[in-house]
Amino acid sequence: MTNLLDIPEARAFILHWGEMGTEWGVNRSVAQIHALLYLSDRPVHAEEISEVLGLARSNVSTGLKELQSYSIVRRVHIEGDRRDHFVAETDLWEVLMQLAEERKKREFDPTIRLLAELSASVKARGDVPVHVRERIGRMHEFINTLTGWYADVRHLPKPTLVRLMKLGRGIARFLPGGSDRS
Amino acid sequence: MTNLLDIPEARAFILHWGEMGTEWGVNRSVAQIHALLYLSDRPVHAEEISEVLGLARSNVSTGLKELQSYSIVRRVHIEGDRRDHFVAETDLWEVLMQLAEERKKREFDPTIRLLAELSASVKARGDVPVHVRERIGRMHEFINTLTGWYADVRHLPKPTLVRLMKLGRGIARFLPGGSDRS
DNA sequence: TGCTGATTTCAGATTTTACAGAAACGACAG
DNA sequence: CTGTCGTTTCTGTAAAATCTGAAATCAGCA
Repeated sequence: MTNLLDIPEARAFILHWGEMGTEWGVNRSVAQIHALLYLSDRPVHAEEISEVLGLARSNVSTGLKELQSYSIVRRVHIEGDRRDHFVAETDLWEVLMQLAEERKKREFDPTIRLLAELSASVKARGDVPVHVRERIGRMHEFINTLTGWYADVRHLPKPTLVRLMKLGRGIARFLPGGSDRS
Repeated sequence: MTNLLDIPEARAFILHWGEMGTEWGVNRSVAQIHALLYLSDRPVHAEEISEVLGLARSNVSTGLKELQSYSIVRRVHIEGDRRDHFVAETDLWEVLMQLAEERKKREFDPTIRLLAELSASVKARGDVPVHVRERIGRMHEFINTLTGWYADVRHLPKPTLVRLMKLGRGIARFLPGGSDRS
């Protein structure tokens, strides 16, 4: 196909992806570029992306940089063409993991650092209401637990992850030393 | 305390929470209101929130409505006071679950519906490139798996969830019929 | 029912963010 | 070294979102 947007389904996919992006703190153009590359079966150069999506060339450049910073798009070289071409990761587990990893680094890690500081500082001073101390401490612990779990689980091989997912709550049956289930 | 913002740690917490919000598609004021209520040990009325955070009264009203729609803040009545007062859910598991639930409803469910349509439509027509069909189908299946897992796991009792988290990747050992581990 | 105070809605103003186009930069071929 | 092609950075503008204050609505009470 010359232009993915000529396929109504591809068009709908790309547009929806763009909207999804905005709901999750990714800007529309970036998400659209990603969707376009995801649907393409060959490397695409920036100029073409710009034409197909009707975005300024400079925007595409910025968007591609951001997508590459998430490691879900990479640059490839095409024989005899001086222009950079780009392809998207198509293994969706990989995409999910990369996004999680990057957002953890950018947002959770700094938050945990701050919460650790605040917890400590609040414990050191005597004049802070006890409930404030307790609530900040609880938030700290909670986010720590979550990210700890993630950091641990992310190293499981993909097939294992898939099997765990498929198992769903059934996994509770295998919990050692307990028999509670929903 | 008359004003939580007088406590430097509480102030830092609230401001940071506001920024976090913006990174995740929640507007700053809404996130700040939530943080304020989370740190408070008593019901607070809208007027007070407005004063403490320096937001227009009308904004606070809108923000509270949004937080209530996520079921992480609720209205309470105080004897002898005509004004509505508000408290935040302090069980953070509950908060996480409510947020997940609501975002699933608002964003994932519509996405799944769309992907199902597109998958079907793409299969019906013969002139759609095979890789487009395959990629849309794969995305559909992937998101289905994730939300299915979530819908299943969310019914586990909290203590079980906590134990699963603490186990981390160790859970893989209990997978039936397999012994792969990272 | 009419009054008082609280809450919500709404239109306009403000701020923030995204975008386009121009200019600067870089890499490669000749 | 220089010209060409491609990429990135920068800056002003356009669009979107957030916020405000006034007006409208609503709820409880006399």
